[in-house]
Amino acid sequence: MELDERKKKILNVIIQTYLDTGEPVGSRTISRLSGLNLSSATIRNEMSDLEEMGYIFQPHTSAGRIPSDKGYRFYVDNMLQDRTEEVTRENEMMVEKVDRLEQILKQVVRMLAANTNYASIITSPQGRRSRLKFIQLSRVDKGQILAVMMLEGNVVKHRVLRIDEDIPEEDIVKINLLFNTYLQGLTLREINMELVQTIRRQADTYKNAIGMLLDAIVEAIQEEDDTEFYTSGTTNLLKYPELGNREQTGALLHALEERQGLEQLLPGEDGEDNNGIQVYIGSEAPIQTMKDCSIVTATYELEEGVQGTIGIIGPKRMDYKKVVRNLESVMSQLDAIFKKDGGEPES
Amino acid sequence: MELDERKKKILNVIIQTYLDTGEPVGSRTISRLSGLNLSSATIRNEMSDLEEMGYIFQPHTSAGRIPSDKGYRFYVDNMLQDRTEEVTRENEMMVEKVDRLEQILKQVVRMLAANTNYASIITSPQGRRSRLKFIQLSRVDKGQILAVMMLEGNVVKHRVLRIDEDIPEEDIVKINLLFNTYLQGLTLREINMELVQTIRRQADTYKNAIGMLLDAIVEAIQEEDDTEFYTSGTTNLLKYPELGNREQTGALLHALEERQGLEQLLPGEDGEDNNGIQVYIGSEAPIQTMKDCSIVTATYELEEGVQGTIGIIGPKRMDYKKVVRNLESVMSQLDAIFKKDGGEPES
DNA sequence: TGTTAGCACTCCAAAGAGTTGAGTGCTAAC
DNA sequence: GTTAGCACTCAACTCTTTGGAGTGCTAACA
Repeated sequence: MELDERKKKILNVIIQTYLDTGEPVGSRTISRLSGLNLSSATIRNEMSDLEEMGYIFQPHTSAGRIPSDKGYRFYVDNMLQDRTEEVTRENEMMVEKVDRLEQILKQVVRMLAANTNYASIITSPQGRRSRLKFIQLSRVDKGQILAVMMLEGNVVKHRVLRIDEDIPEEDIVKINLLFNTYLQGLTLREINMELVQTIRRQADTYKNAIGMLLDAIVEAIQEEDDTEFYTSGTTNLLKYPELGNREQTGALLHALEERQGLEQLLPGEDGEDNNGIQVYIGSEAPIQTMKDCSIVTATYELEEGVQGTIGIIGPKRMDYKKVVRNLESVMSQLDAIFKKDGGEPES
Repeated sequence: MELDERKKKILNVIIQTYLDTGEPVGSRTISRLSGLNLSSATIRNEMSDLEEMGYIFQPHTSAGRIPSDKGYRFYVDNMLQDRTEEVTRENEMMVEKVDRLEQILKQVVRMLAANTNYASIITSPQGRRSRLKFIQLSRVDKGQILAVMMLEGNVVKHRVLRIDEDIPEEDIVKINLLFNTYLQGLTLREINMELVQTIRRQADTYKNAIGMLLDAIVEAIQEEDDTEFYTSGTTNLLKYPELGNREQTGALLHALEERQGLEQLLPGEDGEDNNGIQVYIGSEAPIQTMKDCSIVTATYELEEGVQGTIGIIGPKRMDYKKVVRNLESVMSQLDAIFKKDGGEPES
């Protein structure tokens, strides 16, 4: 069957109305709202067709219609297409310029949650190929050394190490120089066993301590690949009864709180979509517990190749337009902070 | 009226049974469970007395009795008294020894939540009087300087600074030396305007850059006084319907998620209780949204004067014994990590 | 004097019956 | 192709009933 203009129009009205009210939509309502001047009976016939095509369904006989996942999908795809028409940005948010990445992310995620009334989530950027800019060792106390590593993207890591022997100041400087000579500009992958052996051979003393230091450095760089998740407004989801009873919603919130399976939301290799915006509707969601939700994710870029993900999680009848608008606004602001101003990312 | 032995016994049975079931307790139930061999009628008389004394109440006529806040208070005080008798520690938890304070705290809070099935919260330790151990400046790029500060308690802070002029390596070393000479061993409060002026006068060049660096340092130390809250298992609270409907519980979870008013839980000056364990029951809670909950807090000490707070939030009918046991276990483990082993606290 | 049995009473919760209203599908007429 | 009309369905609400758990009170008992 063909999805002609009139059917599209009716489907749109059904979805919009349902987004507003959260109640099944009946034929009379549409007859009144659609502006098509059709009687409810005609609408009923069309709805019957739409149901057969799988765009809408009845929760039970003698109830109005509700959009199916396929219906939402139609709506969202349509919307993303002529999104450019949307120019009004009544809702300009402001990210204060603070210089700590963590602070910015926390601020953004709260703002998104507050603005949309849905759950909001953001990941720290994932480097994947952080190169070591330099290492700085300092003697703290007897047998304690502070190792500060700066990675590309101005990410700073540090470790306090305890070693058995006490290395005097001047030897630490030597070791520091040795490390920088060999390790500068390398990625984690390039710092392999072989290289570590070479360095240890170079050193005439403190072989043991040097081994520990190298381990710590590798570990610190490795950690940079761990994705941190920040969430906010998860309790907003409690406002939507259609997400299930207390128990189900609880399980959902629990997953969000304990970050269970959230890595599934990170973009795969498949890549491009609408400006990096990806919409998962109901069962399309990569996470089982969220099969009654919709998830909208976007990708922000901190610098070339270093990117993170922002997501909004809400009921299927979420206000997709608003969500997309918010995400775009946030992305442009993050861009402004990182690219132009050149902020100070930091772990 | 006197709270004689028999009344105490009955009150205890009422509370224990209510903790188990969450249902109002009737006279017949007690007559069967108490082991006192009294008829329900006698129990009724006693209960009537207990109600008059304010230890229990009826949610409505012809319902069983529920402990009042005063009743819980009696129970908890009693329990804390002969707590030493409790030796069985069937539930030995293990905190893996990791060397980053943040990781440890997150691990602890999750473990507590998982073990108790209540919401669990932990704060980072509050220094309040961090002294500067040393400062290490490094040149990153043209016009960019990395400042690493180590505070007492091995807390490390860092800032990447952008300055207008490019300071060559050897001058940075000089400035570094200057800073350490003047600032080492001082607390935030001792680094005042006067001192900053003195330092700037000492420097013949780069007055501007030095000013910025000093600002950053002060700010970084200041930040150390910010208390960070980690929570876990907040969704457990959804399991207890007596905490109110969806909306109320939602507000509670929201407060926990956004850390609203949690600083109220930090211990005041009043100080000592049972081994640092403090129990708030219902309306005793310092936070309005938690007036239907009970909160048990404990204080852990990282080193002399540097301490944080652990809290468990649950329904009034929480298993106080178990909660206290868990808190004690965690505290002793934290002690073991920090004091004996000498871990590596870090911001 | 403390304890107990018995009884009338209260109240909640669950189950059932009846009513209402929104909505549908189908058919026949326009 | 569109519409009016009708019979039918079903959730939601209200009202009533019923059963059970629990209480307070009183009178009898040890």
